[in-house]
Amino acid sequence: MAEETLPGTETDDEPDRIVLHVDMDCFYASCERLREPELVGEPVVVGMGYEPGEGHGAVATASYEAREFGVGSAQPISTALEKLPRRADVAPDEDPAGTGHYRTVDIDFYKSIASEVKEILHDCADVVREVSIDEAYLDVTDRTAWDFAPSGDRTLAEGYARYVKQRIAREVGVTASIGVAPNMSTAKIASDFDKPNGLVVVRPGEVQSFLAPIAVEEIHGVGPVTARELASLDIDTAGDLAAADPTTLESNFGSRGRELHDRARGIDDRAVTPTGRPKSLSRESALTDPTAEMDAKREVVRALAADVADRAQSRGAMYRTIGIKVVVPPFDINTRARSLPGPVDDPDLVESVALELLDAEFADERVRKLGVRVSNLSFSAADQSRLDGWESTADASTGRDDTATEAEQSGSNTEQSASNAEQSASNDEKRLGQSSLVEFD
DNA sequence: TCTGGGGTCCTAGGACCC
DNA sequence: TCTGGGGTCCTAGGACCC
Repeated sequence: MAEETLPGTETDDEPDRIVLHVDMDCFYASCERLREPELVGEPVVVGMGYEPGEGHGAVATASYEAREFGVGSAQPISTALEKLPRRADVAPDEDPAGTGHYRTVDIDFYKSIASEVKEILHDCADVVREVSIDEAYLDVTDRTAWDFAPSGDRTLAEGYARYVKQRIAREVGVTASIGVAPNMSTAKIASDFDKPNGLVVVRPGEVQSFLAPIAVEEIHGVGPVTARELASLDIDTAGDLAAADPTTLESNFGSRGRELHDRARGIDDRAVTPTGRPKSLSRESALTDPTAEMDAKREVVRALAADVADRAQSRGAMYRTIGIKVVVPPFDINTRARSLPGPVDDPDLVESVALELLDAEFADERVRKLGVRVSNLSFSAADQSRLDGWESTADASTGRDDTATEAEQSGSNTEQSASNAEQSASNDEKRLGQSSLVEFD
């Protein structure tokens, strides 16, 4: 940079924050390598909906070696296999070059590794926002500084991020890429900038110049549709976006337009807030081949409903809205939902409402995929959030975890229980004769 | 790219209320 | 009564993310 903005020289009364975005590198593949060290350095593809030896499902994660062959996330396994044949199919006397190792997603194992990582993150920051199993934002403003280290041209913040990276590598055995910046959106782009095993630091004075050449697609919240629309306005880079007329952006993209304009200029005042409770829970499943057969469809919906209700129960979630998702060929997504008078925790009701929604409009429809969802969630005060690892183990162990969300809920718990009982009773009448699938206790 | 599964947030229209 | 405005809730769809 031509001119350096030294920390402390800005006119702001708020000091610049220090936000880390920690992004695990090809996390599922790295986890597989932890328990199968022979896979280190080899092309690894982790597939979901994939059975060993078969060809259906999609790529969840490809190691960087596998990406060299053109294998990428969300790709059908069949496509991946064309680009990178299965090592297991190679005879012992054949050359294994150009082949890769295929594994099936083992989410429970990955979660156990992720919780080890999260424990380190919570140890390194006061506020951690877990975005997904392999990604988190940390606000470390109070742990380090933008000042330069006495020894040279690096900031203390960079040294701190390096320390976080090293702890993850040493204590868990997987690598992370970290972006360091004064705000979340820039940190996110920075972590992506030098993957894998990257560490990219964008100091407060450098944000604009760092972002300027970045393609708009790299900005969080810009997907294919928005990118196409932006391109039609001759906006291809964050610099273009920053220079664009905010009024034009707003008229084209609504409130998101202004937001994107801000992000492109490196303006993002969002505070890093701890991970909240889920807003919805869902389960969906693709049918091996599309069917119009009602019994088959109902059977799938029943199983999904039981699963969702079970998960809700184990997380202490009550729900007020029950919905289904029906995907009909080629790929038309339909959703239907019904809200109840009050929150319930009632597996039988999830099933009966889901089936009613299915019967009402999709009885004759050929479907390729079905889903069941509960939303409008509320949580009783005495819940256990740690069971499924939604809240970090670090938080749980400090005993403080349950402050923010109570205020979000409307209505008292006693009211909820009352309407809950009422609702169950009134629906029981309709359901007599329908067997409940699974008993939970 | 003929497409897996789990989420979040936003928008638009309609119902309903005052 | 042919016509306001504001607010909230609900549903459905869409874009996006990992």
